[in-house]
Amino acid sequence: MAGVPELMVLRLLKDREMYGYEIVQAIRGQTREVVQLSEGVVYPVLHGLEKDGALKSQRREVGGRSRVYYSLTARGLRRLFDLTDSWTELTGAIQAVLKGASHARTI
Amino acid sequence: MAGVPELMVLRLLKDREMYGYEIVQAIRGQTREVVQLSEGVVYPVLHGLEKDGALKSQRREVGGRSRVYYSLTARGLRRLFDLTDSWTELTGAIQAVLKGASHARTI
DNA sequence: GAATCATACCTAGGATAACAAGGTATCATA
DNA sequence: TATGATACCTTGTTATCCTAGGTATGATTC
Repeated sequence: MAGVPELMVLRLLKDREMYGYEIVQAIRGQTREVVQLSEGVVYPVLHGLEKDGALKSQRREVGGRSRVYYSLTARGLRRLFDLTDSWTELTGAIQAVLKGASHARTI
Repeated sequence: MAGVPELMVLRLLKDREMYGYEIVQAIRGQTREVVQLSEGVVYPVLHGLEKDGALKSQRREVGGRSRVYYSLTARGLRRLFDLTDSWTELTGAIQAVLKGASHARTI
């Protein structure tokens, strides 16, 4: 039932490379504050994904700021697809229960 | 991000009273095996909800089997509404990110 | 020029939900 | 008679997530 932070991070990085702090703000903004993943959640996720070869990072200096930019690897893209599928299947299944038992068996 | 088992249990009990083992099977069936909550998950949830006054239980003998039937209280119904709202809001927010950044700010 | 806020990185530690794995007992079936 | 299905339960572990803290720079405000 877990893995949502990882899924969101991967999805954001699919469009363009981003740095950690930026990702935290983007999630806040795009969900209208509904999802507020702290840095304490996002950074470990980024480190874990990079360790697994799903991301690659590059430190860059921008306006006197040191940023670590992350981008998706092929493996990361694959992982994004897998997680998205799982998520869709899971929420669909839960939704079926929430709507009511009538849709139970089409067999 | 947690509380899905609780939500599903409450939703099933909204329609009719059920016993624990039955709930485990119902979740398996209605989600077509996608969600397979074990008894080790469902029973503690039932006990917790009853302790909080969201459920009331009644032990009954049926065909030589001892079953504990649970039904929703007013408080449990309230809790179901709240959890459903949270779940809808959360999945909607995540979906917005998964679909892409274009829907970010309508302001 | 001092203090505060925003930016930008990081980690250690704790809470807790979810699960696996076990245990008991009865009834039906093979 | 042995296995599987029914029906209840708890203990202990794990993984995830979050809180809370720490550092440092630049911008803004007072």
